[in-house]
Amino acid sequence: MEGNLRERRKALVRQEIREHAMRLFLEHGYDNTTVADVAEAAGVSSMTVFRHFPTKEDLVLTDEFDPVLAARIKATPADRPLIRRIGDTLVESLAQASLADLEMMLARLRLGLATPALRARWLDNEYLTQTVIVEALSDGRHDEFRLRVVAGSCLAAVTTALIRWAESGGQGAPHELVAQALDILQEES
Amino acid sequence: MEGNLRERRKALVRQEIREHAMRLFLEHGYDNTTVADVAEAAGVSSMTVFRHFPTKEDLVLTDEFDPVLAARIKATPADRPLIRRIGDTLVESLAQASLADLEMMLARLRLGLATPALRARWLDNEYLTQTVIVEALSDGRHDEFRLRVVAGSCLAAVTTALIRWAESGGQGAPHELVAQALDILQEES
DNA sequence: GCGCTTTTGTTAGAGGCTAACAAGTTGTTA
DNA sequence: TAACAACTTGTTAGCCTCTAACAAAAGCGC
Repeated sequence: MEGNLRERRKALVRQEIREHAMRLFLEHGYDNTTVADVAEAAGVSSMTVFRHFPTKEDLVLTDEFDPVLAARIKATPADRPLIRRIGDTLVESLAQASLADLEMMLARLRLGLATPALRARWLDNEYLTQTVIVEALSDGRHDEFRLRVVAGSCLAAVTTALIRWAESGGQGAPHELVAQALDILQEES
Repeated sequence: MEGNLRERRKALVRQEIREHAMRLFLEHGYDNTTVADVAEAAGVSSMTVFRHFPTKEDLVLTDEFDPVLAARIKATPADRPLIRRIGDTLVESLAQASLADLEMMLARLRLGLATPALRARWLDNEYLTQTVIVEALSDGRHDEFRLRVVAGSCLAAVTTALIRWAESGGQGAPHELVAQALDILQEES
């Protein structure tokens, strides 16, 4: 509710566009829905859609969770094992997520699993998340290469769990599956 | 050298197109080179390029290593730890790779690191490789979820090592970096 | 040589995305 | 309140990736 009228209107338009986009994508499929369709449904022009979301994929995948995740990881005790600092934070964040957040995540996963273009962008976002995690853990105590390897592996395990969660209908608590995946990673290696 | 004249010519055209594509991409950048440019350099029409390579990204990323990798993993002793069956196979394959193969891999990595679209597709290919590895290891002895987690984590570690290799100029033997990443994965968890 | 298949070129077009300009709206200052 | 600046939007034109449909050319088996 903060900001001037201009900013509030902008945020509102943005939200409106994304909601119509997600609805249309889920109803008719991502590839069968054009940006022009989304624009028309949201009552704006195609250009306006692209001004708010640089690419069509961003209509589905944009989120602002990375900074939050980075802060939480940074706040963990520095003497704990890396895999725990990363893994536990992810599990806890998932456990605390609201129902609306989980539904959004499930919708994204469903779309991502159904359309290769989205899946690729999803994985690329994960790559960027890896970088964010590495930066959050960089304190001179650990080699950067080590940080990258651990962060990448953890994220891979988490993603595998989330995909499994989505494939089995999104029932149950995803953070339990994620915790299970991280356990496997630890005991296996 | 086998096959009809038709098949040989087809393979030749395909190779010609890809070589010109890689050359132009490395010279002028991926985004600054259109498929029409590649077609003209190779002496064919744009349509022909798309018939040989479904997307522009495939000009860079297409390879046929997955089946080979799957066969090699399948041939490893079934009583070894999963992480070893996967990791050692990857390290050995890299160690045996020809200089030409390594150069091609380095060129791909360079382009992939420079252009987001390629990086996304690269990561998506990795996801497919994960599936291939899981299938190769499926023998009823292991839970499929476990296989996915381990395969995904190993590939993440390997990719991290290859990126590091490319970022540091492609000097030295990549398989040593990969082995190092896998060691980190094991000792860390 | 003669059908048959495969490969190629051409054309037309859809759809994602960008640049440039004009028009309308909001914020600010006199 | 009037005027000027900053921002957002729509419109238009166009580039580029990629697909479909049809016709022409080249290799294949008889």
